[in-house]
Amino acid sequence: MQQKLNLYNTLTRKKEEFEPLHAPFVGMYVCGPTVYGEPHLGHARSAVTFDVLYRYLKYQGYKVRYVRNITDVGHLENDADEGEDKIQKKAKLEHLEPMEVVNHYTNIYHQEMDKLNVLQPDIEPRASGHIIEQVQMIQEILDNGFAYEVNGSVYFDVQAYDKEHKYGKLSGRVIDDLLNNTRTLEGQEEKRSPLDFALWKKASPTHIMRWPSPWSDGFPGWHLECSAMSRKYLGTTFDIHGGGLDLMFPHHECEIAQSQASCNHTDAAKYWIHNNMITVNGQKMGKSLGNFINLSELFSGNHEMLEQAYTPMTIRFFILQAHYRSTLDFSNEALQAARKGYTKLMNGLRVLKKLRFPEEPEAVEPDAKLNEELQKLTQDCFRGLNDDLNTAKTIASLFNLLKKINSLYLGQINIAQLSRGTYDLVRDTYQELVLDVLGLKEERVGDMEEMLDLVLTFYKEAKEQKAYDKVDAIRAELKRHGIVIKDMKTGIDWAYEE
RNA sequence: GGUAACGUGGCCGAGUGGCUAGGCUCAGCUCUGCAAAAGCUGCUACAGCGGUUCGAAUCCGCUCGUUACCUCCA
Repeated sequence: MQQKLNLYNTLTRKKEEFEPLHAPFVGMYVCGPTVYGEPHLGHARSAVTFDVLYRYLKYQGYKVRYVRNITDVGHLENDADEGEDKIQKKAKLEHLEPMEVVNHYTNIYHQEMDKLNVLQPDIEPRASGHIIEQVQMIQEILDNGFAYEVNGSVYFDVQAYDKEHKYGKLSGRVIDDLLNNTRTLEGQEEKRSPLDFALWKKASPTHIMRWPSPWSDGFPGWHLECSAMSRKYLGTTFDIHGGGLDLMFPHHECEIAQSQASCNHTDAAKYWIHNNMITVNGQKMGKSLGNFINLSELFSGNHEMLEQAYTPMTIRFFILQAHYRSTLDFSNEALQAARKGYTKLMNGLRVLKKLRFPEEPEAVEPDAKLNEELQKLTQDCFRGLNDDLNTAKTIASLFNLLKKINSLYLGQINIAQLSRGTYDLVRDTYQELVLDVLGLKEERVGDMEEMLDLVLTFYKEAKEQKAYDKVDAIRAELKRHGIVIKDMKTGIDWAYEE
């Protein structure tokens, strides 16, 4: 195999070689959605990014346990006393049971992820199903002296924690700076310090989602669920923790603190990976700005910012064409370019299916230089992935490989000049990286391929008879369905229109 | 205010101290009944100003500009 996988670790601010704690097993936890609204382009980016990481780790032979949670409780609008649970708020708004809201949006999330060809995680725990674990963890933190109870609510004592361990190591925050710059929010009297965050909140009489605990009938704080669930399924220390860059502080910082405060395990995860945001006109796409585009709107084209509909694979390709740690700017132009690029890659897949290495070796000298060049191109593809999952680089390398594949197909390069080994390497690399690792798939004809081949035989006949009216008619009709005919020296074939 | 990041050709987007990123767009050529597809060629950039260096878009400093986090957010 090529060089090893390197990942940028937010914790150390460096690219590090990936070395699992207990190879061949890999534990990976990624923060999933809070299911109180429709998934948007931002959710897609996070999901696709970690989907590729998951796929690539499996491709390399690791036995991965991928855990991605569903936040269905305890995610407050703010930390104030009357802070309202997002789910509950939405439920009130729509006159539904909170669990109806949760189920509704969870289902949509799953459907959209399927469309994007995002593999399901191995475990998808819900916060509401892990109250016992969370209560237990709070008790541990209390016992260790890093939390305090006030009126039935329990808060994490950041300053007490900071004395023994360092708070802010992930995000690079310094506690004094935080104290000087914290905005004053309403209803924070209970907390000893504005930096403290809720582990358990006592429910107000009108609060629907509530569970019993030693302190009060209430509900857990948002940061706690990830700590409790990752620990339950992956252990106190695991390999990879992922999520959006916007979760780095305070969410992930708090997770690290909770983990340390409860079971004295440093950092919770060895590698902390963060994907960057999607922007619109250079501005972050987010709820608060109201400039987000839902996936369903993207797929239907039903949004004022959209000039047309875009297919799920176009979106996936669009995301993959940028490195996950840079911001990615949304625009119709960029998506249309992505559409064409994606189609080109898919056509390459089809070409490979039809290419055959000659069984009877021809009397042609193998071209050592050509063989070497092709082998280097395949290595480039992996080099990109190994370099902090640089899918943009990998895709560029795949396009380079594709040029050669097309030349082989058109007979511009004689296939007999390749060794069998090189040929297999080229074919396998292209197919496996596109389909298995990048997770792209054909979206259009599917099982209509045989039909199309039949049409092509008619086309060929008409052409031989020089019945150009018929030829043009067939071409026009196929074009209506997004299929173009390729007349090549070596034969006739079809391809997706780009 | 604090802390980070970024500023690449018409657009999107990689990148390493010296060796072609790639995609899209545009123009031309080859092929072709005409096309298309594919291949080839061209348009050749690194915010500005200094510095380090034989050599910097790539390292350092300053300036300008943009963004993110510091409150919920993927």
